[in-house]
Amino acid sequence: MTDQDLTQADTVRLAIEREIFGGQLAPGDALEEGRLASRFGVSRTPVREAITQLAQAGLITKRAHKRAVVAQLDPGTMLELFEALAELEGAAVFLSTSRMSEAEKRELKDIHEAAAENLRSDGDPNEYADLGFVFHQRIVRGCHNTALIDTTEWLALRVLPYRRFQVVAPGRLQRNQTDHDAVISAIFAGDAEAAREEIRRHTLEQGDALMRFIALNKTSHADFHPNGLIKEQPL
Amino acid sequence: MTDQDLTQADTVRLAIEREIFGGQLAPGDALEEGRLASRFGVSRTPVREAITQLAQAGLITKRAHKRAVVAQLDPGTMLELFEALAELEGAAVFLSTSRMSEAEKRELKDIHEAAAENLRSDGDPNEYADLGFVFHQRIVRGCHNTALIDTTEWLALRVLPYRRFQVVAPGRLQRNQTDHDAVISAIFAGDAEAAREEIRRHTLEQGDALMRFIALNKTSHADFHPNGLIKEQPL
DNA sequence: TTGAGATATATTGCATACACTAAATACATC
DNA sequence: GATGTATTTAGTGTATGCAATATATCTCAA
Repeated sequence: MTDQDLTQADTVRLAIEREIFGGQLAPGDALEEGRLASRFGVSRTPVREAITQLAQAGLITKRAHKRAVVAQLDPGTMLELFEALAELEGAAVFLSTSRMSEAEKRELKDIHEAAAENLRSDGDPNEYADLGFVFHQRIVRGCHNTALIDTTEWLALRVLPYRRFQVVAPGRLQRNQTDHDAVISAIFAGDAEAAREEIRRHTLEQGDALMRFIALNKTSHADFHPNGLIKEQPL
Repeated sequence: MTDQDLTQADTVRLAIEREIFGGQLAPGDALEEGRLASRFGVSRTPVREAITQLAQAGLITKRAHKRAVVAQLDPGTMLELFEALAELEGAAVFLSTSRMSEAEKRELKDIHEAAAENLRSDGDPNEYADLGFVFHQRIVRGCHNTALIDTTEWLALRVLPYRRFQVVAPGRLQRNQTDHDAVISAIFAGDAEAAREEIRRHTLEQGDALMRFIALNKTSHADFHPNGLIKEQPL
């Protein structure tokens, strides 16, 4: 049984989620229950349920008697998200520094080195972005606190499409790698406070860089959403 | 118009939420759609929607084809929640220290002093607990980052029923007040790092104290849920 | 008596129908 | 032509019925 008790509402929710993170559904797009229902070949009921859940999660906004729309991330909100994420990742790595097992640290280093190798050999930027995502993920999960991990990863997911933009911004990749270097050094040195500071700065800087990029290219946030900017999205 | 576009699903959700936080619904209690529907005089549809939302929020757990139950907080999870909350509040106060306006700081101090007065005059412990809740809330909101505030307050809400237990634990009130003293001093001194440390320790200590209390009284977590322990709950 | 299988019951998941709301359009009035 | 008011229309909110699933009860053999 390939569908392990996945209700249709779950299926629809996952599909919509994928489309949002993948960029097929851009912020501001309206979600109409009827159309989605016929598109997925189900009735409106499970679609409504899926929409309710996504709204609760903050991925889409919903007001009574009005169509649900994919959540708009205006620049201010986006910066806030990056800042909050920076703090959460900081809190997580603060704990991770003393809690990661040797094996976990080893794996983290492997990922980091794979990313370095990718840079050296001028590999696929999308692959590098994936490695970066996993790098952050591993660090967060190292804190071994499910509540904190879930909270942090949820925020990370929300900014994921924007975070990946570095792939196309000049010089960002190298800078990213240097930052990760500093974080990993702090972790291996057992300096929790330094690790926190490094990752805070790093994630904050990602947000700032994104804002500068948008401002510079005079492109509206909506235009920017990586529809087509990046070929393939994970998840 | 007293009902400002509140859909029936919203009404039901709010009612259930209230009952959970108020203790009428204890962790582990089953929520049956049919009964709730007739209790609230609506059909199962809005009830289902409310349950979906609450499940998404983590307040109740739900598996396909099985009844929804009020989320059980086993001791381990509870400690994790307190730890995560401690980190989030720490992150928030770190920002708040430099971001709170003079007026906000003034109000915070007022609340703190009202709490002190309550202790001196041997006032209503429930009132003290409320003041404590608001104290933490004001500090968190002082960071002016909606994403961080929402995340933190959500966690705070989940542990609220447990946090209030201090009302009945000997010596906890005084200790609480001393901790708050330290936090406020750090904020007014502009020492963000110290403020972070103080509130982290403080919230972590609350979790530990709760665990000790439960262990000491050999009462199961379920028995402990403040059904009757506290007369009135806010919200 | 106890345990496995079969039957019955309770409860959720989904589809459909209809009611209600809000926006869009048409219309009348100035 | 602009503006305010019916009318239409699109789309959400809710009730209800039925099918699918899980749980409880019963039956009977070991």
